[in-house]
Amino acid sequence: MSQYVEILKESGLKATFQRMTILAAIEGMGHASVDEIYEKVLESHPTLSLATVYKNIVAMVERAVLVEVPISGKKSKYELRKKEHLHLICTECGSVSDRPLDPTINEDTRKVAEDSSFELRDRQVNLYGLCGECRSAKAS
Amino acid sequence: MSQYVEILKESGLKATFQRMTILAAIEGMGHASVDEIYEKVLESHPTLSLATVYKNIVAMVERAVLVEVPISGKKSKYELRKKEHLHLICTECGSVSDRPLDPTINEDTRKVAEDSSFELRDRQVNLYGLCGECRSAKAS
DNA sequence: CTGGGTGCAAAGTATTTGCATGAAC
DNA sequence: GTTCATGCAAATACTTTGCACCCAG
Repeated sequence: MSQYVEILKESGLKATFQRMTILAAIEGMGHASVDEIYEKVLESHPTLSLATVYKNIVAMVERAVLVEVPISGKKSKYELRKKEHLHLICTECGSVSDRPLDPTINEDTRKVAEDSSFELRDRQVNLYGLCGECRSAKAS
Repeated sequence: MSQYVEILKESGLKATFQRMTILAAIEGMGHASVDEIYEKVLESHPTLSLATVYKNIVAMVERAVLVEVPISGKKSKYELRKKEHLHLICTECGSVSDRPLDPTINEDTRKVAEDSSFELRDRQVNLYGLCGECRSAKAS
């Protein structure tokens, strides 16, 4: 929990109990939508309001404590900022999981951007399909 | 315009004037949000309702006539289904443009998916940054 | 203390739905 | 003619905002 205090202060945000609860919820789930975060957070802090969740997600995305992961056909999820990775997104159950991003992708995309005089700031690589569990479930 | 008739029929949708107007609007803009589509469509068909735009986007995404491009921090845009490509997304002006996707990315991601028993159905590679125009505008 | 943060309730947007009418096939 | 689509208005869902009170620094 205390690791969050640093992250927040470095980002110019006060380390409130609410924010730490939100960060813990997201870290616990890996990736979560506003609703999922809200539900989770209520378990340990039943008076935390939905408005506070929204305000803090906005504030923390602004300061790059959190990263938005927009998902085709679903609501965006949020994750803690971490080193570059790609997402495996299950279109069946909605689960998202991280995998390392091959460095050649960075090089390729860097070139593409350069050739287009595009100033590259960030990459999102998302793979959609069926996760192992949902595949097994379908097969049976 | 008549190309759309085929696309729609093959997808099991009636070829209404509204749908063709919507498809023409999207193709004209390349990528567009619901609002942008609605505005564009009103120019040539002022009685077309927003509800119809919504219903048709849902129907056409379901049948893969359209593809949703969810964008971090903004509303999703929609594009016609076309061969694989990546997106350069300008965080300043919101423009989206397509670039070819290096085949090595396909190979890399195929492997990642395979190693995770993930049944890969689709890829989205999005690069965020500043487009050439916005860079120039900032420099001046 | 003081400024930013929280919680509530209300407002503002965005999206979906039901249903009567109308158009495609 | 049937079936599916449209347009309207109403309902719902989602997100933001204003403001009085509160807490971290």
